[in-house]
Amino acid sequence: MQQSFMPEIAVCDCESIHEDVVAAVRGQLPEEDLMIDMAEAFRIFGDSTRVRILFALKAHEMCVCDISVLLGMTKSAVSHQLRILKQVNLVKYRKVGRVVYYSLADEHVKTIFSACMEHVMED
Amino acid sequence: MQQSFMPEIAVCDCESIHEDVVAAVRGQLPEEDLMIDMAEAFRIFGDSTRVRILFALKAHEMCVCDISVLLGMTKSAVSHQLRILKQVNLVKYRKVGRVVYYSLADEHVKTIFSACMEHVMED
DNA sequence: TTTATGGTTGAACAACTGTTCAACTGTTAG
DNA sequence: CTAACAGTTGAACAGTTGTTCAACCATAAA
Repeated sequence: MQQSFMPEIAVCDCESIHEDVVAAVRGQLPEEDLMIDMAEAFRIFGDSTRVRILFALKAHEMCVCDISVLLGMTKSAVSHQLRILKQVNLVKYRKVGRVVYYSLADEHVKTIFSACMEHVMED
Repeated sequence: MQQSFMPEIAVCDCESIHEDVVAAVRGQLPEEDLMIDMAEAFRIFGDSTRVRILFALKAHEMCVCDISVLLGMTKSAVSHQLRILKQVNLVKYRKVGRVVYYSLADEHVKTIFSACMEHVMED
């Protein structure tokens, strides 16, 4: 969701110094909604608990209890994060009796993780 | 950064149901620090203001004033975000008189944005 | 020197976020 | 049925975050 107390009208406190550049760049910017969606997607990955859960599920399908033990967290904390990952379709689940098995929903995660890992490694 | 009131000892509230799976996955997980660094990197991209600034700089080098006008934000707000992007080496700058020109520091941003854009597009 | 302006900075504030806790649901075992 | 347990959920709380505001620094123009 982001900070949602943005001003209704976009206001800045100066005149543009290079109007030509601003006009040109304005023409090249992606749709506002796309940039917001991208930020939203990145935000999901911007928490180490969620990253750890995703790496775990990348290795193997697991139930909440197992993830809980693996990461040393309560089932509740894990469940809350799984709900977020489920909402954005990054993980899926199947129920077997009282046990719920979670797994990655698609291959995107792996692609994005690889691209990011290179970036992190370089610094 | 992150939430820093984590418990000293990792505690969970159950026994593992599939010990073999947990053991196997534990062996495949990346270093804890790597996962934290990855989350940290994603966190930077997880804000639409920063994403918009990066897209703008991807198109052309710009001064704070121009970005300010382009995005309809105060110079202060832009400057604060540029400081964050500077700290993690995503943008660099050069001064000409009182004007500070910002630009992307490397090609990583473009790679990561491309990978993410595909993901966002699909939904 | 004085004034104006591009840009930075730190404090303050409201909104947001992740974990904890307790209560709860649903399924299995006795 | 009852007890146990995997998992979920919502409220509460402390910590974090982004924008605003005011003060400030540095350079350029007058």
